[in-house]
Amino acid sequence: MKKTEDSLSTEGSSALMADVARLAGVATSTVSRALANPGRVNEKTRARIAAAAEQLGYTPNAAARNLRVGKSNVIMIILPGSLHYGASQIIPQVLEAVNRTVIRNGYNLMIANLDRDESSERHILDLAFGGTVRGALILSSQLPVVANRSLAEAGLPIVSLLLDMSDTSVPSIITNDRQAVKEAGRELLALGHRRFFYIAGPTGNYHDIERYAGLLEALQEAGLSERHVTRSGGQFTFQFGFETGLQAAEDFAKLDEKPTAVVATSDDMAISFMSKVQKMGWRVPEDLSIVSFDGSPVCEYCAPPLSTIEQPMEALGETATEFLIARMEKSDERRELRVVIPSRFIRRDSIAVNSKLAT
Amino acid sequence: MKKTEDSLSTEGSSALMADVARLAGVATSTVSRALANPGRVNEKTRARIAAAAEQLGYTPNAAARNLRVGKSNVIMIILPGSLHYGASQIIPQVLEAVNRTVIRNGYNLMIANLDRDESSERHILDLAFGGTVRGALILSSQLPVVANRSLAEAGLPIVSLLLDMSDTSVPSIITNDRQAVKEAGRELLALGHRRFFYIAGPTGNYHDIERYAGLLEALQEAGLSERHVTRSGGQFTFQFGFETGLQAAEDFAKLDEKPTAVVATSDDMAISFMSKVQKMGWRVPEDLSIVSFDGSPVCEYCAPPLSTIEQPMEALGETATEFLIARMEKSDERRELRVVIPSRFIRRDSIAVNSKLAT
DNA sequence: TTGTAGGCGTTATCAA
DNA sequence: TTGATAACGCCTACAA
Repeated sequence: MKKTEDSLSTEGSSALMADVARLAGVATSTVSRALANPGRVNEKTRARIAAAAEQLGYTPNAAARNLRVGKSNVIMIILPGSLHYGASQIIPQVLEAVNRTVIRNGYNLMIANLDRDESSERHILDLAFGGTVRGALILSSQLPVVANRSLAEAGLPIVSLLLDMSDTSVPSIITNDRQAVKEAGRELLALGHRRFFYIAGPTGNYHDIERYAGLLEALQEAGLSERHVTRSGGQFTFQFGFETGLQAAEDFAKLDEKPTAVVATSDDMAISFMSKVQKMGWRVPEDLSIVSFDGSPVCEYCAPPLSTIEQPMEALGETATEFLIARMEKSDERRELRVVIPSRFIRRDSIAVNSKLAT
Repeated sequence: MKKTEDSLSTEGSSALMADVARLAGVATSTVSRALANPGRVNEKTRARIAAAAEQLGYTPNAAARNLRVGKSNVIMIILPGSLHYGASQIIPQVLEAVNRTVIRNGYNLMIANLDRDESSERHILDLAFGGTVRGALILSSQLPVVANRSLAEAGLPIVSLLLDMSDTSVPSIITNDRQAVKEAGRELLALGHRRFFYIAGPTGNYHDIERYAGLLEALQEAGLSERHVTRSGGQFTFQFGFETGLQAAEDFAKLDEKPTAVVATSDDMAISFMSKVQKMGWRVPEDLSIVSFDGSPVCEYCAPPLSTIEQPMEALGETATEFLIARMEKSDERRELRVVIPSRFIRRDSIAVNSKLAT
């Protein structure tokens, strides 16, 4: 719907470049240049065009531009199926950091959900192969593949967050979970703890493997073997942390020789576990020290405040986005395949010398 | 970059409709029809075209289609500046529900962040006026306006979530906060409570006003006036719930006549408040009953488990999205301006008869 | 410095 | 039922 000359500037959304050109008395190509390359046009004309555009409330049509230049300005973030956990804010935190960085660089952020079903994988591939998106961030998941299309072959830059995919040439921005647990383990060992209870995430999960390995490394340093660790959990995904923690408490209660230190792979697990064992009569940290993962803000207000290993999601999100954009814009930069951002162990009152071990 | 006939189907992302047409031995217009209107083309040709498309890994170019048909298939959700809170999962929950519904209906979801600065408002308006998005959901915020453009005049359907904007003709999917607090208030009154402590959200905030009004209504029913309520908080936004709760605990400690029941306008406030007053020596619920807002899952694992009013974010998100899509596709349907989805009061052990009031 | 002309990949109209 | 053709709105050689 073309606008007549005297139509109000605020009506409808349909001022075209041609309208601006007409009002400014120039050709559309001049308008295009004035808006994109202000330097390469006479200042007076530029001002006249700017005024005309302003008056008409002109906004360039994105589809036309994308079609013409052959690329979009949309970045997609592929998130795991479930976005909400019990207490952790990792998804909103990463979204916030990513979105802020995306916008600051003149791009837009599209959400894609990666469930394990074919339709959602197909959907993501359509976005990539249909040119809707120019780059992709993927959070802690494998790349989608359907039939003869794979995201890896879509010809767009991809950056992985949290999950190390550098072995398949996908640049990965990750944390050092293993090192972080190792340090937490060392602190617990230094406090005298010798028997550990480990509440696992989903079996085979990358994060779970890394975290468990970190704990074992700490034990090895102290000359202890895996036999000093009792494992629980492993049946659920991280989304069911509370349930896992409750089940772990049941498991714990049945043990003959009670461990004195607990490492939980998510704050949700630690929170429900602690709540339940306290009801059963154990005291934290007198009878039991607890450390967990994610750095959920609420841990500070638990009773006692929970020690936790904070994942630096804001830094991860920002770094990953900048990395992706660098790849999109100049494919010769940022060739490294791994960037490690340290996690932070936050020690709070949930860990201490055990009452039975006290000298 | 055109593909040669014998190029591998999985390489690059550039099979065009013309390539499919050539391989199937038909015209591009037939391919277009076969893909969009399978019914209006000979079954044999359709199958041949489908096979060719499959073999080439053909995906239609979204920009070209959008340009041609004059509309995009992207829905934007405008979120408040900060996406993460202390414990509540309302943003991820609503995102999850919205995204699921958006995808199920063949659309895509774009994130837009509404900070209070001009650049982010301008950015949102560009998305709307530039035809990038076809409809908008807005979560608990006012519509952006910059210079001579306003989202309300962008000519695209808008649906508000949580914030009632029906007075400006924006359809709103909201909860009945007022009614929910009123019911919680009634329960507290029935338990014998007469003096209330109200921890407010940001002053002038819609939700805060509604919630406070609900509490007053319950009091009025019981013949009590506003003088039975002591207010705290009000200086921070909901994003600083923990800080607000801590400050409220300080305020509480200074009161001469102690209220026996607390209504907090977010779980974060309640959690930090409870943690602090417990450290100061008060017992919950014996000395103090607490009710809060948002239904954060972690409330169940507090000590004692916190009573909270759950916002039905999944239902809200799904309803709002379906409502928006109905408006986008057939503008004559769904003319109502308000849909109210009930909140749910979850009673847990944080409320009880007060020890001093016990008979 | 500015204008003319052509095409990005798709869909829709019209004829065949 | 199918094919040729003309847009959609913008950007960018190239020419003036």
